[in-house]
Amino acid sequence: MSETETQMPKAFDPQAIEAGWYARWESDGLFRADASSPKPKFTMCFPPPNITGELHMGHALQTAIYDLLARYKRMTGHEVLFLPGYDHAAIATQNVIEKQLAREGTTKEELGREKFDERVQAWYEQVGATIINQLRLLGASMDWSRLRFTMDSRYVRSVMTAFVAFYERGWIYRAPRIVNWCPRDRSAISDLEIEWEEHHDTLYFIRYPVEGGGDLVIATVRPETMLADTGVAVNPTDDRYQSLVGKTAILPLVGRKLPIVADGLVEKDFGTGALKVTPGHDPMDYDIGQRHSLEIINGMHPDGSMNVPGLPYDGLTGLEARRMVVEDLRAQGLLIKEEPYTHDVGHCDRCHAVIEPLISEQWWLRMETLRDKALAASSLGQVRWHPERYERTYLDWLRGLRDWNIGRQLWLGHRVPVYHCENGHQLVTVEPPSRCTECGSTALTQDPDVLDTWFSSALWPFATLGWPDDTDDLTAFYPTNLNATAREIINLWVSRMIMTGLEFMGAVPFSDVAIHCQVQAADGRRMSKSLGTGVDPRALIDKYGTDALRAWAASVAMSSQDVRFDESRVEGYRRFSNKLWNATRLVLSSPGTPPVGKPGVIEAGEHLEDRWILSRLAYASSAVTAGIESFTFQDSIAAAYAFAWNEFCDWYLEAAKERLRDGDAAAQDVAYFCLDTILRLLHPFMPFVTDELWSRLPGGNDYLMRAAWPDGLDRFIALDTEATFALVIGIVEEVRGHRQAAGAPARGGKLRLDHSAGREVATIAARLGWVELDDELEGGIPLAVVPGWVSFPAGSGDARRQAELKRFKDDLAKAEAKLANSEFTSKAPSEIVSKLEERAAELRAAIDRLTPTAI
RNA sequence: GGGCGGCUAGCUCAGUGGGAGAGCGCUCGCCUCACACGCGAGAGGUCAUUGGUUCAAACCCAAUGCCGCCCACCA
Repeated sequence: MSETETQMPKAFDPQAIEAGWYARWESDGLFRADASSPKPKFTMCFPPPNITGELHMGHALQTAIYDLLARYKRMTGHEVLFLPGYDHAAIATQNVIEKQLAREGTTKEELGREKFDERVQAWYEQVGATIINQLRLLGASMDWSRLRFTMDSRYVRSVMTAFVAFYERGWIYRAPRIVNWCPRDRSAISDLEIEWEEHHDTLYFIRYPVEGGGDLVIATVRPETMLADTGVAVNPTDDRYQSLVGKTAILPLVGRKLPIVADGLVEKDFGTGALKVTPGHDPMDYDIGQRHSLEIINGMHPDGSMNVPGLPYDGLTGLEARRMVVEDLRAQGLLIKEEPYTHDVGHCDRCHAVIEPLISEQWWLRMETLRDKALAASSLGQVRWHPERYERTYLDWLRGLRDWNIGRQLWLGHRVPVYHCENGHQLVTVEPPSRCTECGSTALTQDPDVLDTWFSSALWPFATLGWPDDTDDLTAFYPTNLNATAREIINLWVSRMIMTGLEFMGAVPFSDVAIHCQVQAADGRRMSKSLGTGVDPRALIDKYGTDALRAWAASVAMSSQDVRFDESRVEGYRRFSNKLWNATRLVLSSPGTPPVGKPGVIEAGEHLEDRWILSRLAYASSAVTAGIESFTFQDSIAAAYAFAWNEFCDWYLEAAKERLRDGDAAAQDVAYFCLDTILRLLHPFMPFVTDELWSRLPGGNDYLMRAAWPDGLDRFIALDTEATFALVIGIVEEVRGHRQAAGAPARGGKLRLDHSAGREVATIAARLGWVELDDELEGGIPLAVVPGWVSFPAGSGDARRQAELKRFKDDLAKAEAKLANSEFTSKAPSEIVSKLEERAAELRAAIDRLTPTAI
C-alpha cells in the first residue's frame, strides 16, 4: 500500500475539502478574466438573484448551468468572464422592509424617507453578503473583482443614460391610462407582475331604469364600481337592445345619466348582454369609453378606498362599499338576482393585494422600434433558444407588445431623471442639473416616480461591462454568450435585454438562451416558503456536498419537463463522489513509480481490458462533450456516470486489479489515464471532488480548471475489442447467475470454455467469475454466450438455464415469425433484415448450447 | 379562451420508427485486502385511452382523458 493511498480516508467527506478548494481557486486568480487576453472570449453575466436573501432550488439549477459552462469553456481554451451581481429589486425589497417595520409596529411613513433609506442600505449590505456567500458555497467561479449592484453609482448612470436616450428618441412620454394599481404598494405595476387567482364571487344582476320608460339589467361582480359608471353598452347585433341604443339610462343610487352605446366588445351571451361601462376602473370599459367619448370618473383613492364625494359610500373600502351598495339596491328593488360566480382575480405578485385597475398618470416607453429590432434579430437566428420551443413563447409575446409602463410610485428604486423648474420647464438629464437650461432657475424638483426594476435589469449584459463608457470590458466581452433562466421571466427580462442590447449596442446581448426546468416539491406542488414545500439547497449541501447537488441539478435542469424533487437522486451523486474517491484510492495504491501524467501519448497495449476501457473512454468523452455543446447536460452526466461506475470501476478495475497490485506499468498507464480523463470530464459538474482527486494523482497537477478538455481520443475506438470484451461480460454474468441460482458458495467452481472463446477471454472471465479454468471438466451447466460449462463444488439446480432457454425460444419465435413475413423481408431495409437474421442465428446457437442433448 | 409541456417499473425520471432503460426502493446472497456511501444475483412495465399511418409504433398523425405551466381586457 503506497503512502498516498494510506493518507486518503476510506470515505469521501465533502465538508472536509470544499471550502478549501474554493478559497484556493479564488486566491490563485482562476476566476479573474483578462480583457486583453488573446484567447476567444466566453462571457456570462449572471442573473442578479432576487434580493430576498434566500437561496432556493432555482439558484442552484441556474448556478450549476452557468458554472459548468464557465469551467468547460476555460478548459477548452477560452478567456471566460463570469460576472456576478445582484439587483435592488425595488418592489420586493420595499415589501420586505415594510413587513419588518410592521412587525416592529411602525410604518415607513412614520419612519421617514431618510431612515427608511438607511434600513434599505443595511438590508442590501447584509443580503448582498449572504448572496455572495451562497454563490461561493455552490462553487460558482465568478470574477468577484467585477461584482455589480444595480444601485452602484456607475450602474445608476447607465440607467439614467438609457432613460435619456429613449426620451431623446421620443419614445418616453407621460400620459394617463388605465393601469394595474396595487393599493397596498400604492404603485402601478405591469401586466407581468400580476398573479391570477381563482375567486368565488357573486354575480349581481342590477336593473338600470331607462329615461322615457323601460329598463335594462346588467350583470357585475363588482357592484361598488357602478358608482363610477358613465355608460351602458350592448352588442350592436343584439336584437334585444336595438331600440335602446342612443337612449339614456339612469344610474341607480347616483342618478347620473348614462348613454347607452353599441360596442362589439360586449358579449351577447354573458350575463344579460348589457354591460355597465366604468372607464375609470376596467381596461375593456376604458376602451369602450374612448370609442364613445364617455366620461372617465376616478372612483377610488390610491389606497383602494372609495372616492365618491357626496355619496354615503365615500371613504369606505371596496368590500364595505360593495356590501352597502348591494343592500341599498336590494332595498330599492333594483337587485334582480345573485348567482355564484367563479373567475380569476389579479393579485400583486409581491404583496398579494388585489389589483385595482384605475386611471393614473404614468411614464410610458414606446416599444415599436425596440420590438421590431428584436423580431428582426430573431428571424436572423441571432439568438438560439434551448429548448427551441421557448422562442415561440417569446415571439408571441413580442408581437402583441404594448407600451411599457416604466414608472412606479415607490420609495425605492432609480428615480426618473426628469426635473421641473418653478417656471414649469422640464429637464431630462443623466446628471442632476443645478439650474434650468431654459430660464436659469435653481428651484428644481425631481419627478417623484422611480423606474420599474426591470428597466434597469434590461441593461444588465452591457451596463455591467461599463456602458455607456467605451470600456475594455465592453469591447472584449460584449456580446455575451449565454443567459440561463426560468421560463417565468422570459418576457419580463430576457426579451427586454434583447431589445435594449440591440438598441444601445447594436447586437443581441447573448447568443444562447437556456430555459431550465422548475423544481417542484416532491408532491408536485410549487416549492414555496409560504406553503412549507421549499427545500433549502444549503441543507442538501450539508448532507451530500455541493458536488452532489450540482450534478443532480445538471442532470435535471434541461430536461423538457418540470421535475419533482427527489432527494434520493442527490444522494446518488454523493455515492458517486465516494465511488470516484475509492477508485482513486485503488489506483494510487498500485506500487512502484507511477507514470507521470502523459495524456495523449498513452498506447492501448496488449491487454484486452486495456484496449476495451480506452475504447469506452473515447466514447464517453465524446458523449460528455456533445451533451454540453447541445445544452443537454443530462446526457453528459449520464455518460460520465455510466463510464466511471459501470465500466471503469465495475469491469476495468476488477479485471486489472491484480496487475495494478503487482505494479504493472501498462495497467498503471491506462488506469491513470482513464482516471485523469474522467476527472476532467466531470470537473464542470462536480468541481470539488474532481480537483481534490486530480491533485492527488502523480504529476504535480495544477488546477483542473486550467487543464485541457479531453480531446482526440477517437484513435482508441476499437469495436472488435468491445465485441470480444462483451463475451467476457456475458460469460461472467452467466457464471454468477448460475452460482446464485444453484445456491453455490460465493467462490469456487470450475469453468471449461471452448477454445474458440480465446485464451485471454477465458482467463479474465474465470478470474472475475471466481472459478478455475479446467479443460478436463466433464458435465456442468452449459453456457449460452459461448460454448462452455460451469460447475460448482456445492449447490444444485439449473433454474437459471431453464429460464434463459425459455426466453431465448420466445425471442426466436418472434424473430422467425417476422422473417417469415414477406411484407417485412421485402419492405424493411436490408440491414434491418440481415440484423434480425443474425440475431436469430445467435439465438439458435445459444439454444443449442443450452439444450440437454448438447451436454 | 389561446398556446405549450407531461402521462414509461412501487417512487423520481431517461429513452424520437426495428431486441423496454437508469437511480432509489424491494427480494436473495456476500464485511471478496478501493469502496457496506459497497459487491453480486433477481423480481417488477397490455410505455394514459381510442383510432390512424407503416412491413414495423413508447416513439409519427388525430381525438379523448387527467396533471402542470405560460399567455389573454367576458363584465
